[in-house]
Amino acid sequence: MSKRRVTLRDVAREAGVHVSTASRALNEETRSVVHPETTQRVLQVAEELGYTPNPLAKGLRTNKSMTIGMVISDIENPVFGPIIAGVEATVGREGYSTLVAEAMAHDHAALAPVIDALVDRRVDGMILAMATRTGENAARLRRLGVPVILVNRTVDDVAVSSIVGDDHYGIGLAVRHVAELGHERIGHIAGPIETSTAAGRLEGFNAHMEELGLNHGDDVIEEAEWYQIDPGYKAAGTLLDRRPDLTALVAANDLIALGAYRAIRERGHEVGVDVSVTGYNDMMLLDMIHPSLTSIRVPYREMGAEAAEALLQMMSADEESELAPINRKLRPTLSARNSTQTPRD
Amino acid sequence: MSKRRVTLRDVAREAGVHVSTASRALNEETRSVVHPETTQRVLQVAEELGYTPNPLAKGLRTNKSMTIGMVISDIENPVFGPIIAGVEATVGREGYSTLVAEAMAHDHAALAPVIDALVDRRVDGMILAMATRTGENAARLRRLGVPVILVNRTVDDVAVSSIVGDDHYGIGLAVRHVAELGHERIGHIAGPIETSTAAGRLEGFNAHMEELGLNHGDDVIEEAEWYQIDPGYKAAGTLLDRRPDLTALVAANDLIALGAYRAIRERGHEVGVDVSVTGYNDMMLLDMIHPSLTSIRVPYREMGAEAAEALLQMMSADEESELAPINRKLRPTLSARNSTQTPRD
DNA sequence: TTGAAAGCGCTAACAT
DNA sequence: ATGTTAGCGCTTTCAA
Repeated sequence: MSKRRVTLRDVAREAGVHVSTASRALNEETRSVVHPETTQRVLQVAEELGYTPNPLAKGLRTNKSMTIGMVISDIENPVFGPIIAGVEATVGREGYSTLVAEAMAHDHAALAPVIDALVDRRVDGMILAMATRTGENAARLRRLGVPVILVNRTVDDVAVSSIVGDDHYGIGLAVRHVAELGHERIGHIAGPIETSTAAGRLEGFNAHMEELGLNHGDDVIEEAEWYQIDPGYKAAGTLLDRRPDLTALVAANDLIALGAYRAIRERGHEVGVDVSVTGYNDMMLLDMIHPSLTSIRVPYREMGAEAAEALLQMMSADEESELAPINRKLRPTLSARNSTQTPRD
Repeated sequence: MSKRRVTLRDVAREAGVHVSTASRALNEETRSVVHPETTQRVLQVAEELGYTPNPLAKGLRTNKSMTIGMVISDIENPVFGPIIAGVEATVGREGYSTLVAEAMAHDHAALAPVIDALVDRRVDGMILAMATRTGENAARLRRLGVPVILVNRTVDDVAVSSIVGDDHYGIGLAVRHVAELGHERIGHIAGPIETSTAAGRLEGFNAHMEELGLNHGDDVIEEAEWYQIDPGYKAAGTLLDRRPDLTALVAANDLIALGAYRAIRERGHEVGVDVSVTGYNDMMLLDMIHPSLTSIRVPYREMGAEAAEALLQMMSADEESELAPINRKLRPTLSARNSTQTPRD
């Protein structure tokens, strides 16, 4: 833990006051009660001595660790970088630090121990960025009295706070974009339906197709087993074999869309020309791929920042005042590229 | 901080022993001194009551926070995800948690406050994953007595511990690969030379060219201003205009290489056919780009794990025993793809 | 082998 | 406006 450190007592002695006075002078809240001159002196001595309060002692006394926990299901997924950055910057402004824990696992059972570890650390609040539904874990945290907020993915249980992307709106951007280009026979490659994002995008797809008068039933939809290229390839193949007349494919994420590229080519078609494709997430390098993939950009950094903001609010709220859960959806935007063009015929 | 929590005193009372005995029983180190039966009883009561020690109290007493700090210069860079994951998993096994702080800035002056915040938090050690040279900061931490280790990038000052990729070896894989394909006029697009990685790769390039008897002087080298597509494009253009005879370009990273694609095409050449190109880092989707980019895969997760391992070692060492700095280089591997082919003539 | 007592550095009644 | 006192939950001498 480093060399010998300056304590409050050192400051008090040097400033010729009692530790409690020094404490009051150093603390914004209680400063009003101490003589301005004394405050001045204490502050200066603290500065000179390079005093920094010991957060462990403070936390022990105040029962607040000024630390939040963040659980990331799959930290290698590039969307989490911006989310962490947004969280960190926001809570940092209020003096909180962020304890990051990775949970390689995707099921909630494996998640419990890493959440427990954070709770045992006495975090003041928790942000869960999960791969799958985590109703049980979120509920348990609430029972423990730890403020929780879900980010990116949420659960059906509306009683838990969450900040997620507006999947209904986002997929609408994709559907309307291809519809405006003139496509009418549009298919959807859904993500794993046990994730809230996949469910939201599927629902949004159906709703927008309906609204545009293009709904031709469930057989234009196929579910990919996971948000990866291979499952996307498989699902797209199944869908294209069943409905070879489709001229546009709206995928639940970028990698699924790239899997669809392969399925389309295997059937002798050209991506963008014969079959338009859209992705979701707007990950890096999409503009370098041929054809460049039209995608939906989600404001992940802002998402992290908003989640942090909401958590701060929850943490500052009265312990007892069970305030209503916060549920916000952030609007994504369209990044149109060459994978979507007017249909051939 | 959650509901009322079970304290050591509760456990002691319930088990009918003194707190100090309970403490000894719960602690691996001191357990040997307490009667097995008592230990048994204490452990069971602790289990029943769901006791978890308060790390703040423990830390205050032992002067160890069981927390390490991790500073990430640019958390949106995809290489940091795996590094964080590796660190987290490794230190977690020893009971440490990881406080992650982002430093959006790239200069060391802007870095100081975020490092300070972590030090004020009483972290037991620190891992710095920086964008640029950070000699000053690392040195200051050492002066403060905080064990530090640099990861990914290092500094010239060899007195600080670091775990980095073996750039000399890695760039050698690229140079030898194109040389084996038959290329003789090979250029290098270096990264910003103020980063240790760029410097190492440049040095490695020269050394391997020399060794292969292909060294044709400095005019086959051009420096990109940053590790991005546009600077890569610019540098590649300058280089190709000066040396239009080059048949292969070894780039200091993937994005620079992709910038080179554009410069090559603008000059009417075909990437891979007229001019072979290699990248570095083997980022995602490189195999989806046309032509797929040959690159060097760096074991980032392992890098994080090794850095954590080294830090644990430093932290457990005697405060006074100024043990020699640990400096390890991890060997990358080659991912050969279509951007490198036998030269046309 | 166990208990008693002190104290890590801080905050928060309570008293003055 | 300041000082006194107690105590947050734990570990660690020192005694017994």
